[in-house]
Amino acid sequence: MDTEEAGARLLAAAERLFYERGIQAVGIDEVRGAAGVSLKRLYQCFRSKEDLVAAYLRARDERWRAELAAHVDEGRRTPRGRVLAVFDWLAEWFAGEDFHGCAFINAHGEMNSSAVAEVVREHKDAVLAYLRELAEHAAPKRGRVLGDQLLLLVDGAIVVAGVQRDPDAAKRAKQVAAGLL
Amino acid sequence: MDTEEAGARLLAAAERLFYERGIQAVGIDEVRGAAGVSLKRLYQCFRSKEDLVAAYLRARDERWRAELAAHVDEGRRTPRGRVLAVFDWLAEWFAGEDFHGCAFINAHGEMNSSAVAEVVREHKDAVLAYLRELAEHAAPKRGRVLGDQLLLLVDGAIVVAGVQRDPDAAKRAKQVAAGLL
DNA sequence: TACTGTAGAGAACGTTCGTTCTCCACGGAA
DNA sequence: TTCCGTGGAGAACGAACGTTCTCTACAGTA
Repeated sequence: MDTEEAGARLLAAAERLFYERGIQAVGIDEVRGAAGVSLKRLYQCFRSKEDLVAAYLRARDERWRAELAAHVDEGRRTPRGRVLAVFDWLAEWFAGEDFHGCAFINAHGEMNSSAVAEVVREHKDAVLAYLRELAEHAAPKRGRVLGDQLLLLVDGAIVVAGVQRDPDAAKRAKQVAAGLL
Repeated sequence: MDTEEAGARLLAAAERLFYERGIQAVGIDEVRGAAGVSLKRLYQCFRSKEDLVAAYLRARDERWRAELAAHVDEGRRTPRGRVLAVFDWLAEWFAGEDFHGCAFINAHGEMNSSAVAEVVREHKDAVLAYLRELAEHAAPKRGRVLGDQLLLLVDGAIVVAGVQRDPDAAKRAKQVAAGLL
């Protein structure tokens, strides 16, 4: 196994373990074991655990937004329908067995690292940009403001679903979003 | 110093330190030191750190909701004005020097403890009940649903303000809430 | 075959931290 | 005064864990 594949396997293991059980709760040795990679290799791929966590979050950011975008792009939707599809996708996510809240908010609360906080902010910024883009098409004159409001609803729904174990939060957020449009 | 006062001082120190710097980042010995209480006493007041954290969150829950309610009760407001006052209070909170996001969401992400998760859920339930009550007076026919929607906005605003350092989130949430009313 | 560099396994190290234990001082009761 | 219980200070313990080090095996090369 070369360094590149080791890095990929480490990231895959980290993404699963960190999201499922939390970052502090998962030792670096467990990630190493799950990936089937030696400790030496791990430290060749990532300088430290903090590094691995930042990489994990960046990878998750990409996957998360890609999946969201894929769902929004499904079928033939109106601009308004594309905005609302965001909340349908959230509903599916919340209902899944493996939903454990927002990986980024969790990581932000868990780690005391400015590097991690930076990645978290980047993720939220990217989501905001995407929501503004969707909003721009649905309501050209107030796309920016609408996008900002949608982000509130998305984050609110994720938190409520995560903390209170209430998957219906997505449905309610969708109703509010529909009212905004 | 008797046990009761020691407990109060420990709670006060814990509330400040845990919220400011995070739970994991603050050792039990630092809380002890800040409170001016011996380690023996601390373990007489609280069986473990987890116990102390749960007590801290319960204390914060009461203070937080009391301050919110006090602000809502200020002056002579219409039922609608009382709902919107919630977001004014959030705006003040976000703008403060000592704002570090939602203590409960942070704790939820940080601790892997069902006891803590329970307290967090209780807090959110209490906030939800309060919002429903406010909504009930502003729009009797749909108080329950409106309360649920307000919670999304409140939590969304807290997260956005905390992660993206954007105190204006409260203003935007207020606009959405005004539209709902 | 002899040599060299790299990889894997895991022992070892150092630190942090929650929790418990020890020792000593002191205050009140007999 | 003597005894006893309680409290304070902090040493000690044990576990967890991130990181580094050591030792051995082996693949490639001359």
